[in-house]
Amino acid sequence: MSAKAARSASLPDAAQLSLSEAIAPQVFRALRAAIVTLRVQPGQGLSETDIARRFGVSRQPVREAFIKLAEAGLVEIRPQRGTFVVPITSRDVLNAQFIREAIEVAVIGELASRTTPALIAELRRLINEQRAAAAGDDWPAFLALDETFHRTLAEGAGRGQAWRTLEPIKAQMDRVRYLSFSGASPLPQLINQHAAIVEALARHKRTAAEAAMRRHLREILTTLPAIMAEHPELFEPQHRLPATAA
Amino acid sequence: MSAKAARSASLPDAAQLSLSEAIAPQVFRALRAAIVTLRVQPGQGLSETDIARRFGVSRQPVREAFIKLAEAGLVEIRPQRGTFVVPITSRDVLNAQFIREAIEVAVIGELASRTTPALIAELRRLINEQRAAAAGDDWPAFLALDETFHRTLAEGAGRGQAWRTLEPIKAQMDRVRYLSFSGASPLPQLINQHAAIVEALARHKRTAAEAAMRRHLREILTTLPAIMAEHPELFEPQHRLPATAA
DNA sequence: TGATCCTAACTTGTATGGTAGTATGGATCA
DNA sequence: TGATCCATACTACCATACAAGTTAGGATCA
Repeated sequence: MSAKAARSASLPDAAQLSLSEAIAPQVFRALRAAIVTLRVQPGQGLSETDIARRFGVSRQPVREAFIKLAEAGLVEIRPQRGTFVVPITSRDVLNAQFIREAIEVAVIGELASRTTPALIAELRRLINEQRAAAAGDDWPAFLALDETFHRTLAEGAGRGQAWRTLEPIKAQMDRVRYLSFSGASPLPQLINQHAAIVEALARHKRTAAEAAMRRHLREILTTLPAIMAEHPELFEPQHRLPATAA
Repeated sequence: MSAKAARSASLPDAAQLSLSEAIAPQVFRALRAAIVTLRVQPGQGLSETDIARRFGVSRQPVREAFIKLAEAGLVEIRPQRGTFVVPITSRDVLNAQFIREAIEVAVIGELASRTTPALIAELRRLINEQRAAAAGDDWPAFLALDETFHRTLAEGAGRGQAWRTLEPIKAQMDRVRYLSFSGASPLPQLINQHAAIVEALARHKRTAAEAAMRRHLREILTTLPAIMAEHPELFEPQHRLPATAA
């Protein structure tokens, strides 16, 4: 397979861009979404010129979007060679999971002693919406509600900024999460875990809340091997080369 | 004070750039170092044209460096207005401290059960070097050794990548740390805290190691008020405006 | 037939010109 | 004297052109 052939796969973009906002961040978000939802797959090449043509803009804003994607660890820019979507590696996923668990468990620990009835009500409302989404097998909606649930926890603890810091790290896990919903989706189990967290919070049981959050966030560790076996072409065979890790 | 006057303060750069590496990352590192060491102070404006002239390069790589600085939270790009070094805020420092504590405590927890004699020896060696630096009042050297100490802990736990993830977040604290050494430097205390961590690790006392690390990383919380009182001009008066937070 | 070299078509990186928007300072008018 | 308006000099942003490097493939020669 030539490099040319590896490039021009389906990038269903050419979306209309808003003129009131700068172009570069719009391109960045569009590409990030395309990568996270695996519309562009690991190993695929992204050419500045090509993307610029599709969006009808110049290379410069596309280039800036590439740089931000590289910082998020979603693409690798090889100078004078090309820019490529990085494969999913268990190493990166495990690292992201470790960081997320450390931060979110700390958030829950703080929140247990300062939670309010209003917050509990809000969280329970979100869980009900999640059940509705699960009943309709609308898992994109569930993903959005899951995001809101965790963000609400962080903001309730006064750590909204920590959640924002976490977002780029989460991107590494998001591709795997997306895959995990393609097969049999264990939505009810995840929702029950959410409920367990909220119940522990409602009773101000700090240790129990921390344990429930930890269990919840470690779910991906159990599903990861099966996903790797199911989609080996999306993962790096062993581990990424340390020399080219930039 | 006019905007023009606020800009052209001392930027002791114009350093020679390597030709074997891309320009943009070099400019980024130079500017980041200048900001973290407060050679360029909060509120100061950075002009693409001005910086490009000083380095003898074009505006484009400078612009890319600005974007990366903005992602690190060190500057704020206001479209069509200018790029400004953001003031230090207790909010950002506290957020960075929270995240760092969550991650490093988790790292120490893992390390306590898997530490090796070789690692303990390495850590003790680093502490001895730190004592030597403290004896000579060489606190820039101490800062480098401190960095190495924490990174060694993370790598010992097999979480080197988590440490790299942490680095951009740490930048927010680094300016405060730099200030804390300008006055009376409590180097011996910090070194004793390092020693306490290593001793707990050597005895595989997980809870004690976690507590020692927590105590160590919370040091900045106690020194922060004094530093804010000493350098009020470097801090945002109350809190940053939420509207302009991009 | 086979290996080698060279050319051409890519890639990212840098430089420069031009545009739209903002802020500042002076001129104008009350 | 004072406030308002406008021209000018900035700013970041985008488009385009050029440069340096890499890769692939075909032509050439043994």
